[in-house]
Amino acid sequence: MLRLSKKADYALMAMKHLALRGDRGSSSAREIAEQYDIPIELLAKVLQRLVRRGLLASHQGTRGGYQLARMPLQISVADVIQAIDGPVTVTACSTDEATCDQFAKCNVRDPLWRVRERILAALGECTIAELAADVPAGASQAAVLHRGPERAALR
Amino acid sequence: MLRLSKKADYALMAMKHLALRGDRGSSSAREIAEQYDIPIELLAKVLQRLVRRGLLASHQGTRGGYQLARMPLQISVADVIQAIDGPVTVTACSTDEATCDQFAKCNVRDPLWRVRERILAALGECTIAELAADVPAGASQAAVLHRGPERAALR
DNA sequence: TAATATAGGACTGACCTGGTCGGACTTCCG
DNA sequence: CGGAAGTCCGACCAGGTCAGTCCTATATTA
Repeated sequence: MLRLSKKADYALMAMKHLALRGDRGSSSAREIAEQYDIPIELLAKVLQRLVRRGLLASHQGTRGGYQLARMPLQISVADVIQAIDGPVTVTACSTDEATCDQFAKCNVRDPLWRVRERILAALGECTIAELAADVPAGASQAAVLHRGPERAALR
Repeated sequence: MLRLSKKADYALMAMKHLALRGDRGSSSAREIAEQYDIPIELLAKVLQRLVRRGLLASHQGTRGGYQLARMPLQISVADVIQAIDGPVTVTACSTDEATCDQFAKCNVRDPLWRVRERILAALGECTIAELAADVPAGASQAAVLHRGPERAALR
């Protein structure tokens, strides 16, 4: 496996969407859900968790919605993934030691922990800004408006 | 999440154990299972799959057992993980396109695919030999025999 | 032939995931 | 000022996957 959950997927999509929205631009859960064919309530739950983790700011009421709490360049995909799926743990024993029966006799814990560090580094270096800079792959929306010149430097 | 399954854990433990066994040394499933407190039948199934994938060689009968099919330096943890858990797929749509409802409208597929490449690289660079070179962390077995001087370079 | 080992299928229970439903809050409009 | 619409929020349910078990067949050796 080593696959991230669908909620994390949705979270990344929403974060990118909000980043493309530009500074202080906000979108409602319904708007995002309809655009990407995501179940509304499920996306709402994802967004709620992102708010609780301080990655998004929410505004209730008729004209409410969500917006990024920080600059896109200040948010890594590792932040988003960990906010949704919890800490990145390659092995069961890397978080809390109690859940692994082989804790005492395990012989691969330390090396795998180093692997985890490298994965986490890879996830940490990729930011939401980098996601937003990527080409929308045939989308004909207003997203193009926010595609800055920094895209050339990333590829 | 982003956690690898327990079967993959067991597989890595067994691979390291066999690597410490030295050249052409073989161990039975029972021996490994008892040493690390792993359910015997479950470990057996894991080892069988490693055989089918060509990472281990098995020998049936009374004095049977398993041994590495290749040199420890020639086997990466990515090989082992993919043999057990299937291909490493960060997103649902990266393997077969049919399983993702948002395939057409997804806006983070390409960037995440790049992240997958980096994770796969991190997993591919770590070999079974590197696992075996690591200190057994307080184990008083014959493992010390195979601890080479290269350990200092790893930490 | 008996003992021991791998090979492999079918089955079960627990856990997690994706998805849904009703309630609480804020803003807008008459 | 008050109702109503719209949105966020927390608890709830169903399905699938995973870890683990059981049973049988096959192969090898003493």
